[in-house]
Amino acid sequence: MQHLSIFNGISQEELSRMLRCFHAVQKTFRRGQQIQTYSSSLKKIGILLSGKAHLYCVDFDGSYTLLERFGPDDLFGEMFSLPLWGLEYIVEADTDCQVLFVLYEDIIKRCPNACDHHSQLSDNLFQIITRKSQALSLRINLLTARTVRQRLLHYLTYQQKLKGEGSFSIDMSLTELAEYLGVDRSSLMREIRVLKSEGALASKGRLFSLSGNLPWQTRKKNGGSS
Amino acid sequence: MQHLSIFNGISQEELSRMLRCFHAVQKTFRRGQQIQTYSSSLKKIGILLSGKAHLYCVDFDGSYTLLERFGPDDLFGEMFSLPLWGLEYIVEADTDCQVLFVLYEDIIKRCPNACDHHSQLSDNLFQIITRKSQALSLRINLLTARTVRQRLLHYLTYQQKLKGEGSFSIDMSLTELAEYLGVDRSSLMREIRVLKSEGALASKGRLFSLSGNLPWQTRKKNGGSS
DNA sequence: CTTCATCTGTAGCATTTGCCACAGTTTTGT
DNA sequence: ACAAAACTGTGGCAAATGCTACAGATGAAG
Repeated sequence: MQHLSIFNGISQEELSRMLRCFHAVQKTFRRGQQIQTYSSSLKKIGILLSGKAHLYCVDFDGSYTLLERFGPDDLFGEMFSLPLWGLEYIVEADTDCQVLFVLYEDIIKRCPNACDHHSQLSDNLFQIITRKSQALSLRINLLTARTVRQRLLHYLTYQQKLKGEGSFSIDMSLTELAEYLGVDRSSLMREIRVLKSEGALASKGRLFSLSGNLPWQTRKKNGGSS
Repeated sequence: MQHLSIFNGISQEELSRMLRCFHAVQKTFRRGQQIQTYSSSLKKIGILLSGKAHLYCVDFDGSYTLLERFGPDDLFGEMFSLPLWGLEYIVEADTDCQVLFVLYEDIIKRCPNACDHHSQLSDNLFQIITRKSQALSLRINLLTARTVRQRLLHYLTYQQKLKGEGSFSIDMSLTELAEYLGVDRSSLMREIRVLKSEGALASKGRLFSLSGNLPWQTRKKNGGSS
């Protein structure tokens, strides 16, 4: 458990003492169970120890929107989503998973006991929320692109940079990717098909490989003669 | 200056001592000037004391995308955007503005001097980045809506909840709103026009007022008779 | 091995959207 | 007061997108 980034730099021994010190509660959830609904509890932070989960909200019209996906080391809680907004927020387990609950105050405030690693803990916490913020910015950058083509190309180029040269395979299923990019799945498939036909990329399933210069613009086909 | 949320709970006197302690630098910028480009400096945090600014990035294809807007009390720096990604990030002043620069380490780490308000400071910092994260989530929630109509209605409904009953006027110009919603400006105007013709809302300029039940769906006009 | 569920891939069509281009209005700056 | 810039508002048109439906592929569970 001490490998978690929020507990970085804190020994196992120290950790167990601290966990007791700030009333940490560990629970196990089954696939499909609701882990947390954002309504009552104020500053409760959930730390996903193992498994996968996701946060979605029930919209005005009853439809639900996927907001975030969580893997090991991820944090969630009303602090990280919006406090206002009359919607219902629900964290649900995608697989069986273990969750640790703590209160923000207990982490950030110094405790009466001699646990002097609290400052290390708040540093870790800050780093994590910072990374989350970066991830959100990244997605926004993708979503503000107007066309499916641009969003896809943005995403793939970024993955390319991450995974190094040559072909690479993406983490999510194409269905998930479509949702992540905020486009219809079939539209995404269509765009992939078109890009392939243009020779801009090669792909099979989740495996992609990009060619040199990518055709970001399709519209504006003003290249007509005369 | 002590009214800023990052300096909440810290007296003016204490503050000036701390500012010296962690090498804070205050600068003034003119409208249109570049405040910071994200490239070299690692953990530098900018605190906007007065004025307005915005963060944008230069994309692969040379186009620029607006990422965030900043007002008083807002923080910016490479920590809050993405570190990777070969793009250029630039913070630019919209109006004349004053900025305070500090280093993350100097805030989060305890200093040799007797400044014991550092924990208060890190708490404030955490609250701020948390609010920023919430704002990003909110925008993502808007951007994942598929149609212009849904995005606009989402946004307006949210504003309605914020500003209370009756008519309300939005903070940005319609041009800015279009960019915020990630849609073409004329498309936004068109949708407003259509919604007005449907009686779903009334508006003049930035002033809106919504009617009872809103028509989220346009497509799927299976309501035809016979 | 078989069954069931999820995912990948394709296609047609109506709708929506982006992209101009232009005119009137408001705001800003000098 | 005047000029310049930014903003609001409208229209047409081609292109992009979402929606629906279906079929094969893949993978998980019994």
